[in-house]
Amino acid sequence: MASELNLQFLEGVASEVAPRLLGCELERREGNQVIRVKIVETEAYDQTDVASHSYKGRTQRTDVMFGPAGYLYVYFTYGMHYCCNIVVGKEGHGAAVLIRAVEPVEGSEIMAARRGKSGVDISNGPAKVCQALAIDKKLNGHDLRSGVLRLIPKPDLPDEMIVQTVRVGISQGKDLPWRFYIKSNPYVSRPNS
DNA sequence: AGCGGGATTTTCT
DNA sequence: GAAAATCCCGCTT
Repeated sequence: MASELNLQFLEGVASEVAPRLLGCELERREGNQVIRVKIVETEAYDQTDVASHSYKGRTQRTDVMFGPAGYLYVYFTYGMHYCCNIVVGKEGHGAAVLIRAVEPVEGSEIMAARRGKSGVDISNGPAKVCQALAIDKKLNGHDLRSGVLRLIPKPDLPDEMIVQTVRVGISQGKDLPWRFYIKSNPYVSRPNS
């Protein structure tokens, strides 16, 4: 019950929710295995933003983005990668926050085995995060309050620990400073930008 | 350390 | 038919 109330902050606008997700944790359960990670890098996407999948309106692909906050939006890209977002904002408004990088807290050996990599390469990029946490299309629309993947809210980080900059890998909307990451965290995908 | 290209398929024009 | 919210490998400095 309390866990439903404390995801309330997700209903704000994407560019304000994105920095508040830094430091929050995700817990992934598969059978008796538990993986827990800390979110260290995010990007905001909103329907008023030309770079967002929701910009062109509600389609079959973006339907979850227009639903209520607290659900997972998973999309497939570049013919081989999944990326995951946390849906934010009010129902009917298409917005989400892309999880670009996470730091392993528990179960890092499971993540490393699934990635075939070690160190920061386990999860320092959006598609790497999905592979490490075994997130694919089946989890699109998943409720993050329960089940095999949960969002665990944490107190806001102090401003001086947060770096704000422009987003990565887009060709339009480049100037919006809607990328946020934890300062000096080794898992950030591109520290020098 | 940095650049360039290939992989591979969903989605919308 | 082309672009895509990316990653990895191999080649060159």
